Amino acid sequence: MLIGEYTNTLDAKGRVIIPAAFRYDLGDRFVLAKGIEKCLNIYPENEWIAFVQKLQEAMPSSVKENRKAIRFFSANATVCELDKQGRILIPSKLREYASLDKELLFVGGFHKVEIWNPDFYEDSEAEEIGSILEEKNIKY
Amino acid sequence: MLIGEYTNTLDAKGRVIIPAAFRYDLGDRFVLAKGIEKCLNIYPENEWIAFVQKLQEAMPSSVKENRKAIRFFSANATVCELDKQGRILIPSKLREYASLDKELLFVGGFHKVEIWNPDFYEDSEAEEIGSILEEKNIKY
DNA sequence: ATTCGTATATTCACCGATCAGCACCGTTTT
DNA sequence: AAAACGGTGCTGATCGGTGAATATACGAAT
Repeated sequence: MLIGEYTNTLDAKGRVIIPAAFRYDLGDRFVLAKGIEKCLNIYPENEWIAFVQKLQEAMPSSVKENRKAIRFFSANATVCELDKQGRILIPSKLREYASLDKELLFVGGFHKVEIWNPDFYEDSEAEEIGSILEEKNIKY
Repeated sequence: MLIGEYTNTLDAKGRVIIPAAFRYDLGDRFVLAKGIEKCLNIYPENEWIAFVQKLQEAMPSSVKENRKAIRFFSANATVCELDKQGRILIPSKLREYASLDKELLFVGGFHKVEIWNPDFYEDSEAEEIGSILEEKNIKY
């Protein structure tokens, strides 16, 4: 399960070390894609395939809107492989999209990992979360 | 069942001994997460998985607010394993969150354990509890 | 009270993850 | 050909995490 937060740094060539804690669950081949928020997502290969599957079922490409949505994911995703030092290269387009600079924040998301520029990270206060749980009556 | 209060101390590297009384119920692998109050929670693995399950059912990640809520839990949790001396390492981010210093207060919570800085521990007077029981008509 | 055993505390040494810098390609540009 | 560029690989230094050994505190039993 992909959980926790870690910060690593981009080197001059746009590479970054994948936090050791995530490597086991990510494997050494995975997919890097644009996130809906101003961040990138890393999907383990099987999670990615499942996602694409659902996407296509839910959004028949006969509809123009759907074609645009599908394109958002298909056009902006890359297969990544860890190099021998446990790093990946983040393509410059994706770096720009998430405004990645030097410090990168890796955020576990159970089945995927998000990569943020710490300055733009959208986190929440515990208080706010508390009232959501109360509202939905979820025990914690 | 996880009950009782114990105080143990953090060492220089941010590790702490899990009170012996809790080890049987926690097992040697469990999850450490942010609490809604200014404390941390320890969940036995099965409790955590059940919680995550419920969370995802109740909060579809298609909704932005839900994504933020889910992130709160996935980003701020860690899997802990007891080392051979019965200790865990508390990541620095979590230490900061609960303002943990040297003395840690472990509080049993039936199916989970809370970790507090004793200075911030929010306990209650018996009198106060009495009126809550009365209000809800809970026999004692 | 003394002894024994377990739980907790402290310290030191080691290992692994991360980081920065640079050398080494091919390819493209001047 | 030389220079510039994007990508890959290697190294040594640093820092935090991990393991081991030992010391101390505390409660139970005699």
